[in-house]
Amino acid sequence: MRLGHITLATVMGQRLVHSWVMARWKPNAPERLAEAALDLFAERGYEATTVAAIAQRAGLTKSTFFRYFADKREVLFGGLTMDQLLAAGIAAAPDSATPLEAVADAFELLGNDVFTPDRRQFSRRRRAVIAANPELQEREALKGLRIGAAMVEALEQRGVPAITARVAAHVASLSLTMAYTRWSEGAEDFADLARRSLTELRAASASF
Amino acid sequence: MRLGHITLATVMGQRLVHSWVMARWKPNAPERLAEAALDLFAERGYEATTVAAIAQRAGLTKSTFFRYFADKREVLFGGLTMDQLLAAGIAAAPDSATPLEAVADAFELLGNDVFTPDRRQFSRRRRAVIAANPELQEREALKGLRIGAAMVEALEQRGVPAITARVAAHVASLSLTMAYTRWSEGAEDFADLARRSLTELRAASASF
DNA sequence: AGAGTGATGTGACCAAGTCTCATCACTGGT
DNA sequence: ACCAGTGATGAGACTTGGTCACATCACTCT
Repeated sequence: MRLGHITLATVMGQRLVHSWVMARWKPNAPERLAEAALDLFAERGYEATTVAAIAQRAGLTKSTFFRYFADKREVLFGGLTMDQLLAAGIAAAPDSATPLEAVADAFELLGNDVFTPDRRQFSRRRRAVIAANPELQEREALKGLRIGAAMVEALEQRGVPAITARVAAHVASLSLTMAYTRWSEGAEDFADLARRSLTELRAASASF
Repeated sequence: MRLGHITLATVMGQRLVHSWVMARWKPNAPERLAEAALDLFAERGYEATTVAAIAQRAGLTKSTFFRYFADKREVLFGGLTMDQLLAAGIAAAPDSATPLEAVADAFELLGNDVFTPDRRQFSRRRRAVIAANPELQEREALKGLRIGAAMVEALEQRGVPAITARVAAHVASLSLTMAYTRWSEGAEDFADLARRSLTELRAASASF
């Protein structure tokens, strides 16, 4: 994003004047698109919302939308890169940590970088929209699989046997889902919720 | 499918004559579409294959395709209704069965009704096509979630506590995936593979 | 014989997604 | 001051997935 000094910028046919900092275009196009999309999805539903309408509300066009998002669904999934964060967190855990302890360490990172309090409201609305639409559930399901696969790989690189890694990653995925649900719907800290759900599941997996 | 006696049938512009049994249309339209689709997906790739091309190879039209399948992807997922089979199997397990034992019983049903030897070749090709395309992976991921949800519900109706049910269902899903992979790629009996993967995972879940 | 019936075909239509090219405010060097 | 980039955006044509209303036509039933 280019910035200049006290200039004029023609944006979407309107002239904008800023006192101190000038932007050639309105900033944060992807963010604006995501918010416009969430608004419209919540108002009219996902199917009844066209990409053109989203772009228009964000003061942009269909072209620009698809420049930032691979498809219409991705506008609700764009920012997140939990795969890498989790992989990094698992890799950084002390050698003495068990698989689930390593996962717990990684979840701390998520609490700091992803599930921050300012995103809770957005996440809550996003969840409601996704819950109402199978197309979006598909995208979320696939993201979940990718996250699980990333955890499996990270655990294997710690020397965890393949099967143990897969079971642990599956349990961790479930734990993540539970913690995320509770986090977005309540007011608690994500890291706390993640710890709690992990211990709950560890206990439950003893009673097969 | 209507049948008559020794008549003529005009099908796709060609006249077909059968000696004993007459069909007004070529039979098994959905099956023919699914096979045509798998052929073309394998040849040219999923994206490069249009629905019109699939329909044409099956001797039908786009309209008919969408009459049988909700969308292009579904042509590879149409037949399976594992949800209900698994739910029924879990419900039918003896009261004394542990969650994973009930799941094991349900897997027997799958071996008899779904993963039969005659479908192995189709499944192998299907898996290869899905592995090559994210859109299809999304659909499969969602089906997996639905199957897991069905197992959770069935387990809860047996009186299994909610959290135990969720963990057990997740482990069962992983087991199902593993067994399915091995079944489609090898030559073994599905029920055997399912039993084996379940015991493997039970053992692995002790070493968190 | 004539009125269904049911699987299929036809064609128009909308929206998702791709692609190529144009625009235009700003930048940086000469 | 000028002029050739540069980069985010727009314009518009095009393909394809998916929907819908309606036509067709061989066969069935009364």
